[in-house]
Amino acid sequence: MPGVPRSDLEGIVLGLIWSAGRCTAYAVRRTVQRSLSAQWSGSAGAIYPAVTRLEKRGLLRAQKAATGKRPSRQLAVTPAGRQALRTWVGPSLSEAAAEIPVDPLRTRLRFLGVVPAGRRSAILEEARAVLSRQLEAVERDWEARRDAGDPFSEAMARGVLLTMRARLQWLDELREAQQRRGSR
Amino acid sequence: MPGVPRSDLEGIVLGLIWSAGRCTAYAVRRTVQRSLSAQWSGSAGAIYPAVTRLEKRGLLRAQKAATGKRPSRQLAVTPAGRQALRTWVGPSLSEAAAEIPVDPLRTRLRFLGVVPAGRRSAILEEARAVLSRQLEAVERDWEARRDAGDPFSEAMARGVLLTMRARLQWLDELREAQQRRGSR
DNA sequence: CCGCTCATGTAACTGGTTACATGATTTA
DNA sequence: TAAATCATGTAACCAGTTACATGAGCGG
Repeated sequence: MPGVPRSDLEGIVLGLIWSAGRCTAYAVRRTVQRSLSAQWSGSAGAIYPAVTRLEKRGLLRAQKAATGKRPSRQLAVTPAGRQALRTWVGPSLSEAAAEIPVDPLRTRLRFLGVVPAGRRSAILEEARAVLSRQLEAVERDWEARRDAGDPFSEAMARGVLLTMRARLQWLDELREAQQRRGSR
Repeated sequence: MPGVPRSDLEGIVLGLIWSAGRCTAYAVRRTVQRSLSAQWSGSAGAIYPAVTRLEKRGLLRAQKAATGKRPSRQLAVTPAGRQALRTWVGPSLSEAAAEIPVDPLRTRLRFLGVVPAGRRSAILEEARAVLSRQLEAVERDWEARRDAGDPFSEAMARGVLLTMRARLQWLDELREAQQRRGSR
């Protein structure tokens, strides 16, 4: 009954508009699209319906602010929306902390046994290379956000960095174990 | 055109049946339900349709093996299914490695700024406590799998463990930064 | 004037979710 | 015999996906 984001995307949309003060749905879309994390495509078919839902529940309010001839719907978070955002990040945070985040890499490696033993090392090797390249991008992203000022945005990027490092370390362990097994 | 799992859940179903040799859809469901990772509910409404799809595409085959009076559909992976599984874990693994895994905790903390400054420390504190408790369960799970023998199952549990440790470390960093900010 | 970006949407589809339903078998 | 578990499914719903459509404004 109380207005609460019903999906993480809704929470993100609400959060991004809150931290921008106000902006268009298109701006939200761009941010989601540009974020390194590939979870959400940031497609129009996801963002606009989400905005509509949030408006209908009174968590967002739009004001037509025509810049010149062109109409634009500037979105802002209502007081109820701010409250909803607070209960989304606050109380549900512990639940989120207990969850084991999904990792498609881990999911696939669970069944590496189906691949002929001779090819496993090469596969792990390539995954490691790709991951370590991505890690560099993540590092740069973190540094950029650190310099940008927003401590929570920086914190998020830092979290991504630590996660990616842990994954890389894990892949290294696996590669080593695989090589040991191969040489026996 | 080639038979490939169309979602990670399909891949998991195929993989679990492959590693079991053969089993019922119900057994798959139980395994998914019992897994620590809460990504998929393992609901009947997800598993049975997935099995049906995989059967239709020739990746799974069922043989009625009635035990006593009760009919049971024993599922097995076909050669095409094994091939599909291989291309799912193999070539797509590098793509998966580049992805930044989603983390609902990280997603929420991105907007911690909306919470009154005075409450942030307490929230982080509680999340840390919950996470560290979960970490113990993950540790036990890893040890159990290590003793069980399947090296890939162990590897997956190990990946979970490293990820959770990284998250805990991250939360500790955040708590420290938050306290520094609070005491200034 | 052509193409790019800004900006807002809709439509068809899909793969999940919860909840419900049913019946056999096992266990307390 | 009552309750739990095994086992298989269906139905309604929902929040994403891709792809399509439209139009204004702007830089080359």
